Amino acid sequence: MPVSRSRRPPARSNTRSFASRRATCSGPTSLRHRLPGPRVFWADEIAAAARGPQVVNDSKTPSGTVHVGSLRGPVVVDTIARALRRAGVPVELRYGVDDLDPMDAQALLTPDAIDRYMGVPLGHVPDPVGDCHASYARHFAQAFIDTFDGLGIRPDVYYWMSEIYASGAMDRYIRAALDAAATIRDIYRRVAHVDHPDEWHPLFVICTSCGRIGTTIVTGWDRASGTVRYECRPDLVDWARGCGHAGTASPFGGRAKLPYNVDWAAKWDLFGVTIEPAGKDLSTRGGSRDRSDAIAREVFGNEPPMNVPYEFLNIGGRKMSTSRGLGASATQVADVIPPEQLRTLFLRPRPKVAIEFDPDGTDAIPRLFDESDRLAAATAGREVRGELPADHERVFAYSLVEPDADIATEAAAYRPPFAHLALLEQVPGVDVAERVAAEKGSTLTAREAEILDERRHAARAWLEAYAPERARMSVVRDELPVAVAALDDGQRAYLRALRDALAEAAWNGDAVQGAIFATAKARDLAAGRAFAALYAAFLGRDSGPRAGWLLAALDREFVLSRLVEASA
RNA sequence: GGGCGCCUAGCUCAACGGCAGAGCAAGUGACUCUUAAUCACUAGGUUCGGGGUUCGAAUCCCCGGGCGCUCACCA
Repeated sequence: MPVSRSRRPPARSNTRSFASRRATCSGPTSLRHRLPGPRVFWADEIAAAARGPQVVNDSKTPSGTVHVGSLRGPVVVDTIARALRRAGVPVELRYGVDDLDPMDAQALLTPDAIDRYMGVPLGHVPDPVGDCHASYARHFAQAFIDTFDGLGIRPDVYYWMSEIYASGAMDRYIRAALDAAATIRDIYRRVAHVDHPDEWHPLFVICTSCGRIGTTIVTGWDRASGTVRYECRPDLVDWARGCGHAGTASPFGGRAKLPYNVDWAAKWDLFGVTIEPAGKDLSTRGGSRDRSDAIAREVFGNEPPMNVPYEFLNIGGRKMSTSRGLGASATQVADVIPPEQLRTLFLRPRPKVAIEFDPDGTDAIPRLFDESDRLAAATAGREVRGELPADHERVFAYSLVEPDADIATEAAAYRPPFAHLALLEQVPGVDVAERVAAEKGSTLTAREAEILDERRHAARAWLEAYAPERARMSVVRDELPVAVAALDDGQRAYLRALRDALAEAAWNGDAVQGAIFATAKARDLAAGRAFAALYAAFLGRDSGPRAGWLLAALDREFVLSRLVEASA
């Protein structure tokens, strides 16, 4: 009685299909020229191997806030779906919310709620924040759906497992799993070395007495009456306490849920899933994916979908963790890394390669922007220095938030260099928008103004939370910077002369900058030494932003008196 | 203990059987005007070690080392 249904041929074949590279040399010379070149972008490679319509699936338990690392899966899934669409393959992207999973983390519960709600399905726990959502699950699911949307990840279907179970769609799988209880126990033993007692059945009933699902064990199945015998045990798991109730119940129509691995295999069959990437925690041998594959084949008579195992995002060589503070949650990082750059970060490496990303006190974030800008420039046909990743224009296109955006227009948009912006943001009184337009050489388009705003916001957030000391600068106002002591006589004399020149100059960036150069020239001092003296006098360091505009942004009397002090 | 990934220039990585490369950092120089910008140039390597296959190996195979993540309860 396998619950099988006719399904499309799986997308698998060989994932390392190098069809394009093996193409015979009968094509145009330009193509032949590319043959030994770099491999195609990984998602396009998957798309090229696909045969027939595809159903791409992913799901998530809405147990709390999303952290950045967990965004890789959704980006991978979305990119595969986009690549398939581009290849002309009919595709449906489905995203499941596992809201019948039990509450198992108490971090977000108030102390008095812990007793009551640990082990209860997330969909039955009240919204911890207030009553803006129907449940805990709805609250956090909404948060990650919003996050996905901001990243341009828009599944065709979001489905809620509580609703799928309630609809009765899972009943036939529940029945099949209970019938095959012995087989499933054997699979757990054989594949994962997990030894469940013979009384164990692959099902969790929602206790009719206390409402918990994480504490129940089904100990018997009566096919004839379609009921199970279950117990809600106080000591079944150590993170929740069952009420001790024992009884008989119907497991259908949303009153019970299959264990994770069985549930997964059932979903594949129900939705006809052909591709489902899984993180390395699940993809390990003997892990969830292996168990679910075996259950799909041996219990539901169904070939599992193609897996695309993906690695995680490490921060400073370590897995990211909420307890490590800065930058853990997706929303925090989204402040500093706009969606397009975040997509680039996740897309560029092949899925199985771990991403090392350490934004704290490093230039990792400015460099991510630079890399993203190079991709845009190269896609726009501008010459860029250095090498580019394979199919760089695809990487750029898939990084765009809007799947339908005009690639050429996006690529051509002016993108102010991030590090430069971060500097401008720190110069008091500067009109950044005007400055950027001047550097571009023409008025910003609406889209460019949008990009600028996004980056200014990111730059300020970066300076506040991550930037290394050398990227920060501030005018030393209260006292003479110690760096002044290192100035030589020529530099001191220069500062003195500049004081006189500035006393009469117009007080704007151009005029001051002009005076700085003119005075250096007149005194035969190398420009570099002149600037170094200025930076020492005002910033206490040997370099800085454009000095003319920096000084013009300051109070004139302060500038003049500081120049006198520093030249003494 | 099992699995996966990684180890190439100071850092981050590319090259996936055909001359070891780029970005950033560093150094030198240019610039009366983006002086943390831009431009030119320079330097930097026993590709973790040892075997093997090959005309040819960073790349493929075997042995060893190191780092990281992950699984072995639940999801």
